[in-house]
Amino acid sequence: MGTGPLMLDLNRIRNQPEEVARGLARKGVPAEAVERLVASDAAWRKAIAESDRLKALRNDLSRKIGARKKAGEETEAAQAEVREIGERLKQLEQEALESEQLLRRLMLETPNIPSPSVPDGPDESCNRVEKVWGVPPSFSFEPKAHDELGVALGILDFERAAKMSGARFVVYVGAGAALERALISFMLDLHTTAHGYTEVLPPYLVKAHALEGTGNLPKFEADLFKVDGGAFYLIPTAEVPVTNLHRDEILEEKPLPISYCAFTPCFRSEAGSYGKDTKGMIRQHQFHKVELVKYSKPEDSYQELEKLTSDAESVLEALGLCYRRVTLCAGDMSFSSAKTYDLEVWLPSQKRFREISSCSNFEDFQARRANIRYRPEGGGKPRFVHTLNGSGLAVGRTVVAILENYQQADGSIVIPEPLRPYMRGQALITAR
RNA sequence: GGAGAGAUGGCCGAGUGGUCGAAGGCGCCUGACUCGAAAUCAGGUUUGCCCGUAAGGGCAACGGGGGUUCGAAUCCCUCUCUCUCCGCCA
Repeated sequence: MGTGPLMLDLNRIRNQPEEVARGLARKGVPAEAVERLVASDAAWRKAIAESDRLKALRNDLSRKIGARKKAGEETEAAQAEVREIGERLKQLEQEALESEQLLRRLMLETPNIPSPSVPDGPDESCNRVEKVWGVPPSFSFEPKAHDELGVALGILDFERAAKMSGARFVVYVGAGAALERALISFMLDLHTTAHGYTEVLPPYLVKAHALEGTGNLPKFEADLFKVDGGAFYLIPTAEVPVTNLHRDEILEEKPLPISYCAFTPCFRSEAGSYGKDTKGMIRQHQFHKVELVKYSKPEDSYQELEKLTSDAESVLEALGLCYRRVTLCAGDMSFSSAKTYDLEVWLPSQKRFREISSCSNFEDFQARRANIRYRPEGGGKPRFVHTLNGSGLAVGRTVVAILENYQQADGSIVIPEPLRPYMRGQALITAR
């Protein structure tokens, strides 16, 4: 077990346990859990203090033995004494280690505290709609679902995907594959040029500690695909490698905020989602995403969340897709998040909005877990950065939205103007 | 997959059992000198944790873990990572 910084700010838990408990209660954490944290912290501090004291004694005696040996004096008695101290120390260190491990385990399983600006509530029914952009398209016919359209056009093939990989996979064919690729390039170009993000292309396989840094482990192992007996995990999102890019680093203040965008495939086992979205491309084991990640100074992070969210929104706007922005309530937020905006795109076949992007401020939660700090200009102690990320956007779901929103009576699909340069000028997808 | 080499502070690089958290150099910061700068000189320059209102005190860290010892950067075991060569491969 490392001696590095822990997840939530321990000092905050020590000094304001009631306030922490109130915040965590909003995420459904029982008060007893916070009490356990406080108790195990006290036990750990007691053990560490006693063992440090004994170590100081041992160091002192050993030093004296060295000096006496040099002087040619007898040291047997002193050596025996230190041996004895060593024995006692072994026990004490064991105690200290055990209480630290307990504390660490509790801390790793404790979620982030919601920001005060986040509404109360246990589930999505309490999410707050912030705005709606655009209007749902009107059709003179009954709009079809994306999978029906895609199969009819010959650009999506679920049956053949199942032959090799089973359920929750798809094969893109022809214009379908080209559309996916066009969207990736379009999004990356938009974010790198108009919004100032630096493109990175990270590994898709990561070690467990990287997932611990972002908060996916230890609690959500079942959502992940394990490779090579657990030596690696397939990334569930680019958030994992890109947030861990600066793990264990002390950054300069000047370049903050640092903004990255990354295109990667994402792999999710979707355990526990049996029966949900079984048709179509909404929920797949493998999908593509362009992710936005920021490292920010603490005092700027909420302003950066607004920017990041509107950067993601600008993709939807450029594509002319009607969407709304929703603030997730405390109980509906992810484990690591302090505040999350979901962007939901209109899907005509379902006659409702569906998530296409999730933009979060993690404050210093991930930074503590991954040990990412910056040094304030002009010196001073390193401080934890705030990390943020958001989808900009989930590519597969964007294809879904385009197919459904741009469908014509004959089943063809109009390609949104900004994508055409990325598809050799093609403006319409028709049956092959 | 086979054979070998290595991992020390922001960087380079010493150190093979006893005030070594670690020489020296570079870089950086402060002061002196200067009209200013350069050069030069002097001083400073890791991080985490515990105790303390503070001043301050203590513990830990030389890739990770374990062992030997009164005492480990130094000896032993093990894991990870990096590099070189061979094979294979996009």
